[in-house]
Amino acid sequence: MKPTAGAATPRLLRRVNAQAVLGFIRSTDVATGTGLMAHTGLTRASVIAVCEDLIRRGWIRELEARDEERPGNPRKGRPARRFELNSRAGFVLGIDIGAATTTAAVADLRGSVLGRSSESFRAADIPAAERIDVVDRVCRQALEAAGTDARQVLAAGAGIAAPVDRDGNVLVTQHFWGLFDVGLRAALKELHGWTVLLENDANLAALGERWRGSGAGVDDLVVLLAGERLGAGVLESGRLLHGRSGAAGEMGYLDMVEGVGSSDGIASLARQWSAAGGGAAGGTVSARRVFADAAAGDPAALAILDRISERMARVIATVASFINPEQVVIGGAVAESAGVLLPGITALLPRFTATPPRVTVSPLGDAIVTMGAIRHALDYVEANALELELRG
Amino acid sequence: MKPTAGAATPRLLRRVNAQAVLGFIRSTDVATGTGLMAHTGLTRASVIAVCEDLIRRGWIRELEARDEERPGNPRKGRPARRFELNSRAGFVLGIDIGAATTTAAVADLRGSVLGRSSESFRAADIPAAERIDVVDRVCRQALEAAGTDARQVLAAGAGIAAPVDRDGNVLVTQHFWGLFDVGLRAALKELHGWTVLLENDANLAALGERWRGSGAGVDDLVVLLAGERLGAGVLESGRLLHGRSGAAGEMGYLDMVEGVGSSDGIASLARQWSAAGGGAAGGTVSARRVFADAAAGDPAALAILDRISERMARVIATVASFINPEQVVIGGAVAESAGVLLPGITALLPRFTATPPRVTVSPLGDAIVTMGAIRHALDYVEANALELELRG
DNA sequence: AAGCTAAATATATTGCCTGAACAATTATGG
DNA sequence: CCATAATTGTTCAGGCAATATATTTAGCTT
Repeated sequence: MKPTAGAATPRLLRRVNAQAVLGFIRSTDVATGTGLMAHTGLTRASVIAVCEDLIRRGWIRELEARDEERPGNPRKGRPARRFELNSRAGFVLGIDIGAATTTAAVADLRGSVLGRSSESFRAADIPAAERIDVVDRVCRQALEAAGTDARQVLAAGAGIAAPVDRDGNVLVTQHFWGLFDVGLRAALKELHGWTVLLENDANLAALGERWRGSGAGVDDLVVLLAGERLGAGVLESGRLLHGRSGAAGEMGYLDMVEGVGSSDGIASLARQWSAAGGGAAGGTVSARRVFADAAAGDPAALAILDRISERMARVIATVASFINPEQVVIGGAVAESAGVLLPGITALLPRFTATPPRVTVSPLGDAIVTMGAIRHALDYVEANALELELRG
Repeated sequence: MKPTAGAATPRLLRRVNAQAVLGFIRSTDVATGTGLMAHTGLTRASVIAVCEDLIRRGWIRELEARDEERPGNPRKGRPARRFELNSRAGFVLGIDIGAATTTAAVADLRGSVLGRSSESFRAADIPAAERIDVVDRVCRQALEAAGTDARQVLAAGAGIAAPVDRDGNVLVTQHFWGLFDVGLRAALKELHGWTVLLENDANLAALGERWRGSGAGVDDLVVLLAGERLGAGVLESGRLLHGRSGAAGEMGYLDMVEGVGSSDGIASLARQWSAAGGGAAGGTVSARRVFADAAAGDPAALAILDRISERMARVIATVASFINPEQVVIGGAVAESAGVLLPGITALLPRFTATPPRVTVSPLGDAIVTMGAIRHALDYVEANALELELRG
């Protein structure tokens, strides 16, 4: 019915093959023509042609110095040309826009984080324009710290604590973020020419966790991002779940669904446990106190931990019943202390679900969302590499 | 890391373009060269070349009789060649393997159902071999009713009431189906050369409902298949959710998760409501009586209906929180009577979730799984059309 | 019958991959 | 130290598939 994308012209072949070649080079430090032949199935002639293309476009680089070290097998024959990713051909931004603080991180095309910066908002209810100003400032600082500038940015991933649909839009009716998203993208586009990819923070956390967290390489992964609120980021078969309006994983109402009063739900417990809302610092102290008291044998503290464990187990079991992930990762402000709860949660799970997932705690700490935002931006850049223009 | 599929050779272009052309012809009754040009973006020359290719392979047919009727615009110019799908170039099977009964349906490439047959198992605990015999017999009968034969079958979709992973495998450890799946596929492959695509029945129901049910065209759709058990089939962004081991949507444990004793959960209520397990006939009678009594004002019956509505609403709300579908369809044995509950359920939903989906009842009745199985098989055939050999 | 128009065909050109022949460069073994 | 084997790089004809442009065809109009 719809006018299909575009006809498959001979150029498409080059695009596809170049993607394959570039993808392999990205994954392997240095690549030789022969290696590329083996992994892409292309002829040597084609591989070389593609590589020259990629060099011309700036995505890869040829290593001149045929290094003396040739470890392992002392190979005969003419030495191979060696290609590597030009990891500084461009950079991506990963932005975490929280309720109280915004953090930006800059990474190169390999994903190495080169600069970071953050700033707290003056108040919780500042207007959108001011919020955008802060985001812009934080990004510029991070870029400066990374030793690069706005013109080198190929894409920016940004996470907010609201439902974001597949196209990066926020339901205007739902949150005050609704006004924010369009403005943010427009502003950064106009100021710097950036493409901003907006996503839900828990979804980004899932991407980050699969990339460089405890869910490395797991394709069916759920991340519970517990902090000011409880949100889930869901990867199924390696793809993010959004649902109709981006609200997949939004379980703000779940306490009620679980038949528990809101004063007793996960969110409330977490809040009560890590002190009343707001900043992370104060909260951590309070959480630590509970854990310390529990360790000392305080019965009240132990009871709180038990209830938290059971609540967590129930939430995870519900996720397991609907999504059936291989692994569930607990991340966010709560993660730091959640390790102690793992044995209890794991032990409870089989009572609530037939398919208990592995449960772990995120090692990424505060960087979980920015990490995912970087990965999100890199995914975009990698998928569109041959359409993007490198400004060197 | 993995040896990538295959190099993109010029042939790929033809494959891609042929897919596009065939896809459009499939969707449009009769197509002209000009129409194909518009919708694929190809040149006329290419379109014609592709069409001749497809004719040679047997997938499409050229209409000779340039019919007198040329409605609407009495067009000038040379009359266009007209192509149509050769819908009888092959057939697909849709099989519903229930606990008590197996049903098979045969459809042509347009999805028109041409034959149907079903048979009940002698007993619930017959060995796998006998079960496979029944399936085979039912299929052959359906093919005969459709006026075709086993050699014309391009693929068979089959649904069972157990978790099936993305590759069509059943977890051996989990159900007695675990032994069944391999045997079934091997047997039908050997007997007839069929490719059998095994899937979870609720997943197939979702495909069927989106194809020809009340969820037509909805990409984020959940089907609750309520009968002997309660299972959910989830489509997100048009794709089936499986999870790690195919257990996505398996909420057998949900009554416990919901904090309700198993004697009071949805499954039990449904069972109690539609009489004790087993056949559909007896169950329906009992369900009807409850509804009749409720209509007559019987307070006990009304109370049951209220509890069912609330349970349903809670389940749907939980689905909504995690998956955020646009629509939830109630299907299976319960569907027939569920219409009365819809207003109540819909009214309750906003209390339990911030993103209440539209809720409807399936119009497909008993055919919901076979319909989905047909769609599943057609999806496979359409995706692999150019690799399949038509035996004419 | 002449003219118009949209569709089909014919021909030349281009992009991209393959395959085979040929050239280059190193390790190894006498 | 030189010949040989092994490995990689380079070049060029050949084929497939798409585009672009010009030419022909088939039906309708007047």
